[in-house]
Amino acid sequence: MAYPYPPSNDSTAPILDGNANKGAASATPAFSPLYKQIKGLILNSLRVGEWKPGEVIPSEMDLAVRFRVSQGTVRKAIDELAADNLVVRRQGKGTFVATHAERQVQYRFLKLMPDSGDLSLEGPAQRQIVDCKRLRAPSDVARALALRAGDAVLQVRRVLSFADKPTILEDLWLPGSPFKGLTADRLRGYEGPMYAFFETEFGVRMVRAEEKIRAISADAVQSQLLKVVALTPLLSVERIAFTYHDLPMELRRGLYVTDTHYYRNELN
Amino acid sequence: MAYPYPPSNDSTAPILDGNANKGAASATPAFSPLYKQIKGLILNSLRVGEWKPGEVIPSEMDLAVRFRVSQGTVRKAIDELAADNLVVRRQGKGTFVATHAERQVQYRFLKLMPDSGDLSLEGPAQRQIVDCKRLRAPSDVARALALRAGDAVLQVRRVLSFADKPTILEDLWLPGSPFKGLTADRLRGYEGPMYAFFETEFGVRMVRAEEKIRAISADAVQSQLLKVVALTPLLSVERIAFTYHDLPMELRRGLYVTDTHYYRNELN
DNA sequence: CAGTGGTCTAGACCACTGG
DNA sequence: CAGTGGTCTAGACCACTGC
Repeated sequence: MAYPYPPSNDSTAPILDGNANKGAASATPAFSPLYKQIKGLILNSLRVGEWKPGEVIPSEMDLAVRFRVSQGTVRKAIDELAADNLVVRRQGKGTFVATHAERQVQYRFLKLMPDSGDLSLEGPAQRQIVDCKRLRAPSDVARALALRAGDAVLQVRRVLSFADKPTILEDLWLPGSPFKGLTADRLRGYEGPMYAFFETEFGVRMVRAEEKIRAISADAVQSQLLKVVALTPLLSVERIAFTYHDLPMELRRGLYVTDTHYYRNELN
Repeated sequence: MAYPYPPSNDSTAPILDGNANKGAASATPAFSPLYKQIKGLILNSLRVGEWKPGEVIPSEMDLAVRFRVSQGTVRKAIDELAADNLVVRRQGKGTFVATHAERQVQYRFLKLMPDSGDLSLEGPAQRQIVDCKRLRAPSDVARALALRAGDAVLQVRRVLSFADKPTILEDLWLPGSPFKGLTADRLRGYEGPMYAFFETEFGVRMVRAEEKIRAISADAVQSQLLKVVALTPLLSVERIAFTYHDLPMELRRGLYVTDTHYYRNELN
């Protein structure tokens, strides 16, 4: 039996055993509390798409019944999922699967801010798809995306402008199979953030990302596309975005012009 | 009376009233739950130094008695303080006031990483204090530190090297009064992170910071101090660090050489 | 008004630390 | 072993949403 906490407890107990590691020779047993297990179960449901982005998930009470635990335990599991930005709680309404669409904060992963004004960005960005092609993954791209060198990938190049000023030039690489059928035209036809597009069109939800930031000098091509003089210093932002399971699903190399914008970060 | 939750409750109830805003004409009433109030009370004790950095704070049970609430409520308050990195919980030992000293992660606010290796940074940094002087705050510095232009500030310039390679050149400005008595020699004499130095020597604890990041070109002075050729692109990191009460206590402008290191950021 | 998340309590037991 | 944080439950009530 698992958690005979309450004074009386029948055998219709929870699901898993907190520590299936008593006499085992495991290095770090790492006792797993019930709510972590429940969190894992809910996570699975999210992964397999039992509830889709933007939808409500069952109420805490329902989930408590389903998993045969108390509401408080489900609550703690959902608390962590909410802290991870995988779900969003709305009092009185329910708990919803997080989505990159329908957010007031349009670009969740974009930390660039205009010098003037705190607003997300001055008006909507103008997007220009420069290129979109299928190719064999170079070794560095393959490594970043956990593919084999030579596997098919899609490469997109685009320029983002704010107030008619070209500000971001980015190249991005996507694994070929999950994004089969992606074309420049479909990209152009979509209104809203690209990550929302990935969600609705390909069922790929980006959950978290890592960025490596450097300062570089604009080369001839870059300076032309961004309409700055050659050798202008640019912020190079290399991002790897992950879906569920920590699976890398996008490599993106962005070049930011930082004379009227800056990359904002908060440290705690 | 405040929270007559339990079926029976005497008048020796909690401390504050959750909503002192019933018929009031307040814009956003913003009901404040008990645990938020408890959090505020604990925060006050931290601010006035009732418990110093590195020390234990009273146990959850003790605090529950002191504030006349249940342990669970204190727990939730401390949970948030821990999430804010103001306090560190250690199972079996107690809850400790967070500190920049005695951390395995030496530089909590420094996000620079070497290209090779995940380790915090290859060995300890070599620090070289270039300058340390008292002056009247220029207007931009005054604004950042919430001072009046002309107020006394301390300015420090230093170079950090990793593996004998100059990598960071930073200027930092501190308000004069809290840091009265700071000299280049005292700085040089201190082992460990500068923020730990501020804690132990001046009782100033940095709690959080904001950074604005740009790409710039090294000028003559900068390139000489960092031993790079002029016009090398550098990462410009402007940081404002805050103590309790969101009081700005340091302005720091760092220039990072990013050919062998990068600024790492994680997005959720 | 019912339903959802949010707060609070009381009490029991588990996991970890140190004397 | 006692003391601390960590987990779990059960139950009551509050705040918010929408029918």
